[in-house]
Amino acid sequence: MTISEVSQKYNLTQDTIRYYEKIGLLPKVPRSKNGIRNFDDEACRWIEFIKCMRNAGMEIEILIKYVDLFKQGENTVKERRQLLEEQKSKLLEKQKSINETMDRLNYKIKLYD
Amino acid sequence: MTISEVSQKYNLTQDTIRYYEKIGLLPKVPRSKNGIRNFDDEACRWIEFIKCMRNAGMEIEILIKYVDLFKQGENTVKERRQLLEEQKSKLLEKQKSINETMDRLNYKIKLYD
DNA sequence: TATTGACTTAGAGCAAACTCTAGGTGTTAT
DNA sequence: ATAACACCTAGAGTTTGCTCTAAGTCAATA
Repeated sequence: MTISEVSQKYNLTQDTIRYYEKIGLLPKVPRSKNGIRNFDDEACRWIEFIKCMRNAGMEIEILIKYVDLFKQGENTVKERRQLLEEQKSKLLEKQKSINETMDRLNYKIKLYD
Repeated sequence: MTISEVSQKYNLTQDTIRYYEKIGLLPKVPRSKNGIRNFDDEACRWIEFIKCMRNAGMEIEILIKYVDLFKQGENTVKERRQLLEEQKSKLLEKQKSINETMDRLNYKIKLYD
C-alpha cells in the first residue's frame, strides 16, 4: 500500500505517518527500489496499534520506547509487559477523571433543565 | 484565601491560576485594596470546576466560552446547556476510545504471560 | 532602616505533536 | 518531450497550555 492509501484507510495525514516513521514510532516501513514507502501488513498493524494508543492519549515518547524494546527482540518481553501495565494504570486514572467529569456535567445539565 | 493557599489546596501552580484568570478562564477573582487576589468561595468553586473539566481534557477555549456566557447572565442559559451537552458527547467519545485501548492493552498483556 | 518574603505584571520561553514549505525525484499521460 | 502528479527529504512554523523571568509593590521582621 502507498502512503496515500494508508492515510485514507486510517485517517491520518501523510505528514503524520512520515513524522511517526522519522521519530522512530513506526518501525521499518519497507520501500520500493526508488525509495517509496510500500506498507505491508505488519506496517499497517503498527499504524493501527499506534493510532489506537494515541487516541487514548498515550504519549509518543512512551510508544517510541515500546517500539524500541520491540526492535531489540525477545529479551525485552518482560520490560514491554511492564510498560504496558504502567500505561494501563494511567488509562484507569484517566477513566476515573472522565467519569468524575461526566457526573459533574450530567448534574450541571440537569440543573439547566 | 491567598493564591498560595489556593495553589496548595487544588494542586495547581500559582502561575497556572494567574494564567487562567488572565485569559478569562477564571471570572473575577476579588482583590484586596493593594491588588492582591483574595479568593472567596465562588472563586474556589470556579477553580474546582475548571480543574475537573481540564482533567478530563476539555479545551481551554471551550471553557473560556462557557465562562463568557456565564458572565453575560441568565439569557445565555440555553446556550450554556448546549455547550455542556456538546462536551458531554465529546467525553463519551473519549470514553469509547479509552475503552477500546483498554481492551487492546489487556489483550496484549495477556499475550505476554 | 534595610532586607526578606509574598505578592503583582507583562511578556518571553518551552514541550508536545503535529503541519507546512521548499526543493527534489521518478513515473505516467498527452 | 514536457507537463502533471505522487512521492521524497530536511527543516521551519504552528498550536495548546502552561512555565519562567524580570522588574516592581508592599508588609513585616532583624
